Amino acid sequence: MSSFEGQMAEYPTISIDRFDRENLRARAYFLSHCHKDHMKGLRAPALKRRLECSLKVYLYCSPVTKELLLTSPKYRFWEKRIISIEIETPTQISLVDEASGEGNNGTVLYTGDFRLAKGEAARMELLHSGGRVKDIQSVYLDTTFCDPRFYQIPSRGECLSGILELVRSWITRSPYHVVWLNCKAAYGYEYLFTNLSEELGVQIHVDKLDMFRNMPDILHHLTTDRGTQIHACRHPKIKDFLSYICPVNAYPNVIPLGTTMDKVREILKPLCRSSQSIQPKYKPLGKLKRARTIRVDSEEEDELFDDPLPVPLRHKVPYQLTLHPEVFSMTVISQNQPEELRQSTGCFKTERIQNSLLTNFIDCEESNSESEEESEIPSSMQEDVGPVTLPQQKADVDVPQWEVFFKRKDDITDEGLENFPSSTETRGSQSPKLFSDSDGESTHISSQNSSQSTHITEQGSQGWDSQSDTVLLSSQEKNIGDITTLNKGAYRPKDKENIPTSQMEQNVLCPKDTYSDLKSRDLEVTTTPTVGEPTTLSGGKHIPEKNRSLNLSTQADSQSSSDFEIPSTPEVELPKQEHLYYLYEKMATGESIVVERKCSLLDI
DNA sequence: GCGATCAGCT
DNA sequence: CACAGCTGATCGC
Repeated sequence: MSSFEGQMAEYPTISIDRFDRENLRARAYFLSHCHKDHMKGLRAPALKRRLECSLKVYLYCSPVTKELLLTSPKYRFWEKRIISIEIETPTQISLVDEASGEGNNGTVLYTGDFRLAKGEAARMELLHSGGRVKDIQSVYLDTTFCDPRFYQIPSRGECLSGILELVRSWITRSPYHVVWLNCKAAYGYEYLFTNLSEELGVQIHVDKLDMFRNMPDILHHLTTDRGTQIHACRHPKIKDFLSYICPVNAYPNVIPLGTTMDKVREILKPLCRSSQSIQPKYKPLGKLKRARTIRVDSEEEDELFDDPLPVPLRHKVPYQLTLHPEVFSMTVISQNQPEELRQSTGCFKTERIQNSLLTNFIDCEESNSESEEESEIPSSMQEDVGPVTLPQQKADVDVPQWEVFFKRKDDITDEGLENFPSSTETRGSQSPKLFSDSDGESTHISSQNSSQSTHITEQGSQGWDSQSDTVLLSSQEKNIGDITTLNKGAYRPKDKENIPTSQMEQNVLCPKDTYSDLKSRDLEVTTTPTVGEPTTLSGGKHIPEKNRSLNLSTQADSQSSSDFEIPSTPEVELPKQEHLYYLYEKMATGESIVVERKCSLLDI
């Protein structure tokens, strides 16, 4: 949160990125970018009234910021009072102050939130005058990362390359491998989206598009179609019913074809109380947030909220194992690891195989944390997870290694990043380490087994690609597709003549060899949450891409119900009624149900 | 009812 | 711990 109060000491009659309190009296307003913490008070009635009374007061911002701001109806009252100023374009705004004159207090620089690679400042013309740096009286600086821990921040290009290759390595495994980019802010990821889309030929699924309606270079890379493999939508709230109610037992009423009652029970077991604690746990009714003066005479009611309250239940089920790099953590759920890797998982092998039945996506979230959620992990688990999660720890797998991006510069050879330094070389570096000495301890375990994204796959151990097309990471920086760049020309709001034709490939990338690989799989079961949709199964077949595409939902408005809905296999039919009756009968009598795979295939 | 603020969460 | 949000509870107007 920005602690800047909105006014610069030298020129207190203008306000920047704050619009409340004293700023209500400003003669001019500036908004550096469209992040909420820089917009405090911007839609308040007080400021609206001020505008109505002071017709010469304007808000100055970039064309992109203006466009994004006016997308929201709550800020639309600014429409006639915003003056957009082109970035990197010297613009004079006259605000003659009767008391102090104009500009007598020197040159000031307000940075907003920004990043600048080493050496870039020297290339910024506007920072210079007459061949030297301007005489700057004061700089109002974004100091978010003004901390020794962040002295080595990977460049934007390096971050992009790393994310790109990691995403590529995942989504090319099959059309069902999806990635979720956990973007916390509303804006600021356009650079990533456009580049991922451009490079991978896969549009990014987002919740809304209207804010980019006049930015075709961004728009063409985004979609509200959930059928894509890269998601940047808001994740559905990731609450498991069973974890919440925490029953002693859970009896499955429906056994998906191709699996057995025992297998389903095994999946449900960790969610039940018996596997977590012998003692029942009770959720608190709620803690009173603020002291109230209401007197409660009843002794029983006093006891109800007596401290200490029971610890709130947050059952994190080990369905995901996340290693934590310093900037991005990537959760990789791989159901088709090579057998050698499975063997190396030690006591986690069983859990991983079981867990892999439930998810099939990479969860990419920003994180600076070195020890995020450590406390949630039982120590017994922390010791054993070690190298189990990411395939890049194996030498013959060309998945990007994140520590590369967090190395000191002098650890990276001139030849680029082909010679990945060993993890031991990073020790002692001031730079945050990707994989700390206690990697296992930072393993993130969380429940992601939303029924909305359930993807059950059972297959041979050899069924995954060699990833031979994965390129090694390059340290070169590319400044392409950036929203800032768009500002400079590619993006001209409402200037349709400048809109280039789409160069976007609409087809989802599905390499041939990856595809054929699917054929070798023994069995693939995809469950979909849609009511009335069959649990589907395809044995020994691959699903034609064309058919798959036809089955994809294009209903953007139903996103909240299922962000990661995987389409069902087209050729299959609903389970027959008599078959279901048979299963129900068995369950009712408590008999175990064994569904032979062979039989299931024959049924279908 | 609305906005501001805070707690709690990711 | 900060980021950049979101949701819900509470309180004042």
